[in-house]
Amino acid sequence: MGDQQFKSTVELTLKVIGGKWKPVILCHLTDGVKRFGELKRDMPEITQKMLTQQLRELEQDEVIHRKVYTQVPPKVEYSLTDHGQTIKEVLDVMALWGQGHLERRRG
Amino acid sequence: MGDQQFKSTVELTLKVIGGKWKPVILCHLTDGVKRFGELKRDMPEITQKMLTQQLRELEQDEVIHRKVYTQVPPKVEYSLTDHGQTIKEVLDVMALWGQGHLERRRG
DNA sequence: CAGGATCCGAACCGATACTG
DNA sequence: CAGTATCGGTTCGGATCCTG
Repeated sequence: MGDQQFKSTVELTLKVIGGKWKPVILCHLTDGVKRFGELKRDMPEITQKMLTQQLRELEQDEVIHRKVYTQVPPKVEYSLTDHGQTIKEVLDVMALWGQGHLERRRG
Repeated sequence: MGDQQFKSTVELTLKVIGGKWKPVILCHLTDGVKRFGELKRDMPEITQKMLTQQLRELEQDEVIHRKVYTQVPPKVEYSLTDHGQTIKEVLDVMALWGQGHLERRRG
């Protein structure tokens, strides 16, 4: 992989799964299918607006799937796509590095 | 690793190496020691202000080292710390995932 | 229940000018 | 050469209110 391409793919990855909320959302979705309200309960700090917005973007990037049940009251389920599943290892590596970083700054 | 801890270490990693410029800067520093002006030339799109700012933050997080030569004209060299070297694999994994993401959206 | 719409402050980022 | 200082635009994020 060329140097320029390396940089741009790293940037692309951060555009798709970076930012304040997306990694957290993705972590929760690694547990399996979740409803909107469940995700909201899992992340009390996030606002409804942000949650909706970030979910839409993840959906556009085909990282998560949005399944709408046409019923009253509404029900919407979110889950990782097959492609989205592959993000787990990226999150794992990031978690490991963060872990090492923490320990290093303490000891 | 607990679920909460997993999330927070992922977030920590993104705080340290995430954002618009840091990954690019780190990519360039994987080549070895670079002077300020070299980095600036490597990244024509970044402003001097942003480059300085991001370098300071990376230095504070002990990811890069800043060596000042007290001379005229000034000379400052930046390099990855030993700890910073460990970021390479994180960048690698992100680059790989981005690569796959690209190919998937084309095919 | 799962959102859409609106308003507003904060943070991010860039352009420019200046300096030891 | 390697910055610092200042200003202004844009984007991000949160609070609040409204709806099928």
